[in-house]
Amino acid sequence: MSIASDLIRGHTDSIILARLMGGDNYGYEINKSIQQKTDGKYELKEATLYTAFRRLEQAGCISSYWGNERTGARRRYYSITDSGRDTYEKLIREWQSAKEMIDKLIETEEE
Amino acid sequence: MSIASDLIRGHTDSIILARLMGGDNYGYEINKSIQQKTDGKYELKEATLYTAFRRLEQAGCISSYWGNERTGARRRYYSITDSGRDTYEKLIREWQSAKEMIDKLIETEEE
DNA sequence: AAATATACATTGACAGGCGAGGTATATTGT
DNA sequence: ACAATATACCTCGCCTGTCAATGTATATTT
Repeated sequence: MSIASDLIRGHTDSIILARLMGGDNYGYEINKSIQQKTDGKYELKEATLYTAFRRLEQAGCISSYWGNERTGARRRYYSITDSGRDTYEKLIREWQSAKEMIDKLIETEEE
Repeated sequence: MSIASDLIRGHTDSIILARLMGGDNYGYEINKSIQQKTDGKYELKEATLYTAFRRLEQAGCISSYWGNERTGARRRYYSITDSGRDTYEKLIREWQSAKEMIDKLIETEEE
């Protein structure tokens, strides 16, 4: 399970939305890009990934449609909505402040 | 509930251990110090706090003893163990790398 | 013909966070 | 005197997110 599986908990939505900010994409490919970006150190488990898609779609952050592949397995593409873009920006801001907060809280202060 | 309640999920143990690196302390006071450090933007909920103490004690990261107050409510003090110190250092390192990883994953890349 | 890669999906168990409730003592306000 | 607030601890039960296991279907490689 390599590092940090627990620490990334809660960032799944942000990660997926970030991937979709660059354009429509489908689940398998999104997960591949996450693995590449982290040099194989992290990946979303499939169950987690697809649960997140349902959650985000129900929340109106993304919409989906079937691709029209003539060959290979079918793909369900996801598209970020305007609301999703807002949510993404909000999550980014929250992450920035949470990061500072956590840094402040877990460092031992030298007085 | 202010910011980032969800984002700090999973950092409870690190936060508590960090507080105890500075010396023994008791629950109520630990939580107060967290509120102060974050200017009231964050606090551990009591249920979360005491659950974490049990978890950490069972894991051998901390030990506890009753204070001998002559007045006021009784206090249970916690002390970080050597094993707890190791765990703390490990969690700090994991946080550093998780932070980088998340930053990389949630930013939209400009190519 | 079998194995692997692509691609999606669900179920059920588990863990952590937390609202709600409870106990007890000391101080402050009216 | 009495109520309210602050200090200080604790537990139960729900909710949510993660994930192992399992299943489906198609295409390619061995």
